[in-house]
Amino acid sequence: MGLDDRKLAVLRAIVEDYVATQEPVGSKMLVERHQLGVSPATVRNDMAVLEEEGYIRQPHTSAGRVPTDRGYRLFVDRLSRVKPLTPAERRAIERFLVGAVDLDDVVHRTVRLLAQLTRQVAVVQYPSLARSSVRHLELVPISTTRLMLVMIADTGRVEQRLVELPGPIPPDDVIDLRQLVNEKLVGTRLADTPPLVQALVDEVSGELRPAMITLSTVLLETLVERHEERIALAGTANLTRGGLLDFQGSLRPILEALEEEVVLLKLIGEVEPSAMRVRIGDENEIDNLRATSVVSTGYGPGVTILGGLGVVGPTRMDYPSTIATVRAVARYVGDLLAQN
Amino acid sequence: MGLDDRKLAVLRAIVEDYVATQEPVGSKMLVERHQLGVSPATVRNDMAVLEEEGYIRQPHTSAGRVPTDRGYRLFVDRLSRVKPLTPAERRAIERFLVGAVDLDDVVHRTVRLLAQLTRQVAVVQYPSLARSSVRHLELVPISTTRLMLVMIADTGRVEQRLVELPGPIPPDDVIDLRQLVNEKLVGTRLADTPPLVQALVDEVSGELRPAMITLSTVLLETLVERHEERIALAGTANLTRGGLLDFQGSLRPILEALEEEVVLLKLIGEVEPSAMRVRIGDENEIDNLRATSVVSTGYGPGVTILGGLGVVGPTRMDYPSTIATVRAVARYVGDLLAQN
DNA sequence: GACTGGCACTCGCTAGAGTCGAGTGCCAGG
DNA sequence: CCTGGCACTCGACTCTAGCGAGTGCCAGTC
Repeated sequence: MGLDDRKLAVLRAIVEDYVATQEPVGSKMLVERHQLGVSPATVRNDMAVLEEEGYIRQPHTSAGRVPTDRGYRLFVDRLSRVKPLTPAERRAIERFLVGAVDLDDVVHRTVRLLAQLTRQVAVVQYPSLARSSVRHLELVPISTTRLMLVMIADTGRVEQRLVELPGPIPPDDVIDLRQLVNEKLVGTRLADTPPLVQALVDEVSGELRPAMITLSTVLLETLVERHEERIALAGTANLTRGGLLDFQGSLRPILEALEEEVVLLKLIGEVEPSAMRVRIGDENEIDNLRATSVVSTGYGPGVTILGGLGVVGPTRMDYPSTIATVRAVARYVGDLLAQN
Repeated sequence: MGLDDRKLAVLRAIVEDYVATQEPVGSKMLVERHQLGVSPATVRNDMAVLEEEGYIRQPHTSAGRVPTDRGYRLFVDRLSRVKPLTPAERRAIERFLVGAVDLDDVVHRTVRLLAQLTRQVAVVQYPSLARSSVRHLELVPISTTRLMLVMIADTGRVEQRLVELPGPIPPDDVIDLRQLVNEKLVGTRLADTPPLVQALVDEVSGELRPAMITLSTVLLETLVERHEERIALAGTANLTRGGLLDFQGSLRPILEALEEEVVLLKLIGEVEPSAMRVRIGDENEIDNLRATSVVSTGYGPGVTILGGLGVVGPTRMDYPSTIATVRAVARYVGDLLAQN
């Protein structure tokens, strides 16, 4: 259990070299490239201990060492400082995000930016509906028995649903309905709407009631309960970097996982903006992603959290830079959304 | 140039076998598996001619033959009948698309369905805005100097834009503006709006005018001119079938191309619903996709075209089934959208 | 003239043998 | 506790040989 400073330094050196070269690293190379101040033989002894403790392993008997998931974990937790971004990167972030006209636009730019900077697969969740407040509800008659319900959230998200009414409804009633729901619901967070919606239904009587009931059903079921999360993805081509050395040759399971919204949400959801979450290899709950690492965080103005974002890459990734980039982008996006 | 019936039959057999086995096909196998009624030697002579004409080629001197892009082209044009769908497939289509509540929902289900049925990468364009008509325009005040413009199209698409007004505007004026734009624009196709919008600006005078001018700018610039197309993608994991034999080992360029919206639009845009478009290998304008084939068509109710959809796969694909599936899905989607 | 059987030839693929060398573990000595 | 030295391991690479699918060509037959 005792890992003295030098052993930790050796582990750090192994991780850094392996990340850089993508090749198992041996004792000789290690002393050459890092000023460890000891001989290869000593390093070998340290390596033997590190291997026994499960931090590194040998791909085959007479090859160099490679970090294990556990080794990366130790590296991330104790051996690395988050690298400050280069000015060029800062500028790239600003340049990329300035000029976004639209929530869609912001999200798309963000996800591409993140993919480009980290050179990995980027995932960005749209601001969660549950955490948004209602800014406005609009009802547009499509036919006498159909309404289009449009909800505009304070985060800029706009959702629409078709409402099939139980019977025809005159235009004036639509206006009344619109006014009623807006009065009651504007300004409240979507997660808090259910009791209000219920109250709304109870209040209404007469002709409007049946329409209000279906309307409330649509509201609750499709906007609140089954919380309709949206996600943007970019940079899948980056999976092919490292020419199939990572991911033991099969991108398939990873690409499959990345197409499942549910999976993605699990990946990047539910982290406070200040906290970074790093899941390394086996630590991932999703089997298809056991060969990858996921770096994610939440974003939002201040400490409130609107959604998550992150990247997926090989376990052999440059954690310090990746973490720095993900954090920086999350902050920028959070601030950007705060301005609206 | 003279390709008699038997030579064509040989070509067809080669394509079919190669598509099925993914291995170069030799003369002996060919006579065994297909009732050609002639000896391997004869087939070899035919093959020599086919090769001379550029329809097939040998990967290396002593291997079987493989169809060239030109060979596939001839096969598609003259040697294949579109396979009718199996009842199971028909059922799958219906089951998949019934119950879609939303345009987003329809598009997502469609693209997944298409990917699943063809086992390839599927691409679906949202109904083109340019070809949609305005169903309703909504203006929601965000602050005194900001409006959210929400446009609902008859195809179910909903687009929103933030409008930064030159100065504060009272709520009543917003209502007036809303009424004005709706009166003039509802029912017209987006492509036809520019003169109407212009007329609208000219008509308005007084306090409303500056607001109307910026509003019209947003309308024209972001909704009409830069026609905001959206696209859904699914099944990228299918690129890994055939274990890197297709695409000469590198998915990279393909994944890259598939992330470019512009590229995708080029791929599947602008084909009448009845016409199928098949681009084989080199026929693709996009360099990154020279190793793939693209089968696409338009969809829409009747002969009107709302958008495009299609699949991207290896040149070595089962064209008859793929074409049949793409066509069938396009029809279903077209009809489905007609109902709204 | 078209088709066929026969035959020599090509050449990628696989298996086995041999070599190389990076890297290791261990040990005795400082 | 560290170090230099040494024997050992074993994957990667090279080379060779043999196999066999597949071809092109030619002479013979219908």
